[in-house]
Amino acid sequence: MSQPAADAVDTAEAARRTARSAFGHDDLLAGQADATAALLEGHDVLLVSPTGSGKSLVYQVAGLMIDGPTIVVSPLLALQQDQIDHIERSAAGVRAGRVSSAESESARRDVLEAAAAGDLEFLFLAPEQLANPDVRAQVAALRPSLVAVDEAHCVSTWGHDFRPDYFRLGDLLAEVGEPRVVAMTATAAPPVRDDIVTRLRMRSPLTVVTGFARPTIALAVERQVTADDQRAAVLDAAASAAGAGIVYCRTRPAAEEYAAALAERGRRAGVYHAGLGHRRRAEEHEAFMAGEREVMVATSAFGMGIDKPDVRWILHAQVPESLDTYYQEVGRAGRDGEPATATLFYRPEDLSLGRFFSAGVPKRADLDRVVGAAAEVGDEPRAVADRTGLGPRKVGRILNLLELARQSRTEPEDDLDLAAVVIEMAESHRQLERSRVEMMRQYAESRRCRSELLIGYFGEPQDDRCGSCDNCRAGVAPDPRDRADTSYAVQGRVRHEDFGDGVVTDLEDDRLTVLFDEVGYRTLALDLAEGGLLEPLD
DNA sequence: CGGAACTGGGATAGCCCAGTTCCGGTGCACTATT
Repeated sequence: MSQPAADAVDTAEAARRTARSAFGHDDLLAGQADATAALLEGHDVLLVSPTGSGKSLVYQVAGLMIDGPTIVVSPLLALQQDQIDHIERSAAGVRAGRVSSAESESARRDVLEAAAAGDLEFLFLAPEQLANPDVRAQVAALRPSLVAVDEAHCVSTWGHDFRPDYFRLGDLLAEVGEPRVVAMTATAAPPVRDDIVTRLRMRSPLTVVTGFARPTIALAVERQVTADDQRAAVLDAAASAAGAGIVYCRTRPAAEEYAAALAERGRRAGVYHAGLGHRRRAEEHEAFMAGEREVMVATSAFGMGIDKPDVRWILHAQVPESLDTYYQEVGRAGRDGEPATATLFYRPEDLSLGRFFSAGVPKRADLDRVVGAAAEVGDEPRAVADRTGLGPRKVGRILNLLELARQSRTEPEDDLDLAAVVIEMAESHRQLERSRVEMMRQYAESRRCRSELLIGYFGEPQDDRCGSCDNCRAGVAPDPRDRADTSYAVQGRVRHEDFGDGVVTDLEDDRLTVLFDEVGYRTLALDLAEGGLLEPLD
């Protein structure tokens, strides 16, 4: 930072005063203070910090201190409402509102008018609202000075095909006047962080990362051979575990089936997945929060915004598609700081579901149709979908890939084969996704300290074992301090003759894992790497 | 990619096995009915 240290101290102190006077918080934690001060000094900030650590306070304090309204981009309508209620409850005289499809036309107008009159400090929106040109123009007219992107990992994980407007968020924010950006997430491995910074076009970005370690959660993996045994083991564990818990399943039918089987065994089990109506989901959620249900059997739909402090155990009936997802789901246990357990029932065959869900590479014929239609009607996704007759999701995804391909092209007139570039990029993306599945496999099959491995995946090397995971308790986890010296360092750049450049993400006795820019995570034998296959760059 | 459910052929009464087909996660917004 170019500011003298004294100024930075003053800035942090001013932020503390605002936290106290406006929000009644006695103090800001170190990460909160650093992030807030950096924003006030003109940086864009990526804040990676666990749920419950008060990430929201950062944008709230900075938003109040920087003149002009603050836009908050948040993925779920329920999450938006919680935050709005929280702000209006905790900060007297500070108004927050939102624009979404859940409001009537007149309510939307009221909110935008209040914002235009300067009466509203925080305006909440989903990216899909910003994608609407009318809304975007009205938001731009407010001249927002700060935008907070909540659950920012969605920019990376949802942007490619599921919610295409997340992918365009950088463009959309540029069109509302390039406000300062604070992106917040509880989980982001280094490639996800890079993706967020790039996609949001953050300027002079500062990344603030605080504690990934969750020492009170005891991790364990139960290896399964047959699907029948797996089902029986999951049911036994979920039926006998004490306290509130969550069973994560990969499919909706599996969630329904486990919930029914647990109910038969006398457990008060709820079920939650996106196939249920909104009302039913809200009821199940509330019943679990209120303690009327001991067990929630759910797909990944049960996630963001779940902040029940006394969840004692998390059980994965099937392996998720990445350690990013796994960490996120596990992190819903033990928020009260009391001991909790997280057990993964692992059968290697289940990894195939992760490979299936990783987005496919678009067909050449579909690509050509989209390129042709976009040339005629422009690149608004809906217009192109109408023109081509292809589904809006597929079209959105292809348009996103085309945009990425244009950005990556070195020579502007090189129009020759954008489609080929798209296919190449989609393949590279798929490789990254599949390599993430492989990292999940490595975690599940490892004899190392689970916690050391998991935390290391997020770029935070640990020099000791947790002592509480299954491998530590069984005495099979090696001491990370006993590792032989090598010419590689975790986080060091390396070059491989086939895979290209990358960053070392993990070192073991006889092998190392590298995140390659082009092909994702790869694990290599250390002796081969040192034999000349892998060249350290710095 | 793998599992479940279905189809079809072969050999011969109700059945087995091999091959085929289909299905699978996350939510915004919008629209057309109740």
